[in-house]
Amino acid sequence: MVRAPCCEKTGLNKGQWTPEEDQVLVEHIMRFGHGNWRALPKQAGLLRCGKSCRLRWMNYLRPDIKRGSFSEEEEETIVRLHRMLGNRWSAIAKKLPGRTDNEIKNVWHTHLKKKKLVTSPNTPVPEKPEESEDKERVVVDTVSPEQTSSNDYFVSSCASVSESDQMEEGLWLEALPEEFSAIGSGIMPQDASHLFNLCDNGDDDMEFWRAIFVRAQGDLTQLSKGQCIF
DNA sequence: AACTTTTGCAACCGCGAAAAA
DNA sequence: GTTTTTCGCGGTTGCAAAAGT
Repeated sequence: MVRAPCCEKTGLNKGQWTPEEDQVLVEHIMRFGHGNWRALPKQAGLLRCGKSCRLRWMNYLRPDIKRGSFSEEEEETIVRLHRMLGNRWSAIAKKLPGRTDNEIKNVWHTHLKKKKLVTSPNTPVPEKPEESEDKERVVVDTVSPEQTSSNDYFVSSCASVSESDQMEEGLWLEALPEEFSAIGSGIMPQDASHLFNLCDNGDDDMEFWRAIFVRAQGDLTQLSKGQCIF
């Protein structure tokens, strides 16, 4: 079945938003909120599709958006989080208040990706960078028995790595929220589902860590004793 | 000054997931 | 349980401004 277009294409404006359109959108959302993006443009009298309105609001008009160039600290944060999360721009954005996923994605592609290459002189240039660049893999390895207590799982790092881009040791542990202090040593409790319960309470931080865990191993409960995820 | 190329960013598109019917 | 609708995400494109020739 062919998907219906997100909006009736004919007669709708595309491209750059005008200040007048911005004003109409902001006033409408301030007054009525944005419960239904699809219906919003009609209600507001805008010749735009709902998707376009949503994007404009989320990426540009929201009052809590931080404009201007990224600080060194923000850039470092992006690079670090990208190592852990890959191209999960929305997850990265959650850790940078006022920044949007779109903005972070742009910064990554225009500045940080190059910077990353420059600051890694030992990094071999891939033969086909356009294919291999963002494809990371999760390596599952076995930990020697003495590294684990009898019923524990061991996670040395939740980041996936490529051969050329090893993660700094302990990076993710540094940033672990308090709730995860039990695994600060790298030893994960036997009941891995407990972590998912922690992760699943809707809190942004937990959502963030949940993303890491999901990315790293798909399902913690599938891990067998003594497995190590790099 | 005029033209071409590069860069940076806003916006679009298609897809999958989640929610609703 | 299935179908339809809506939302949100990530990849990509288009265009204006800046830089280079």
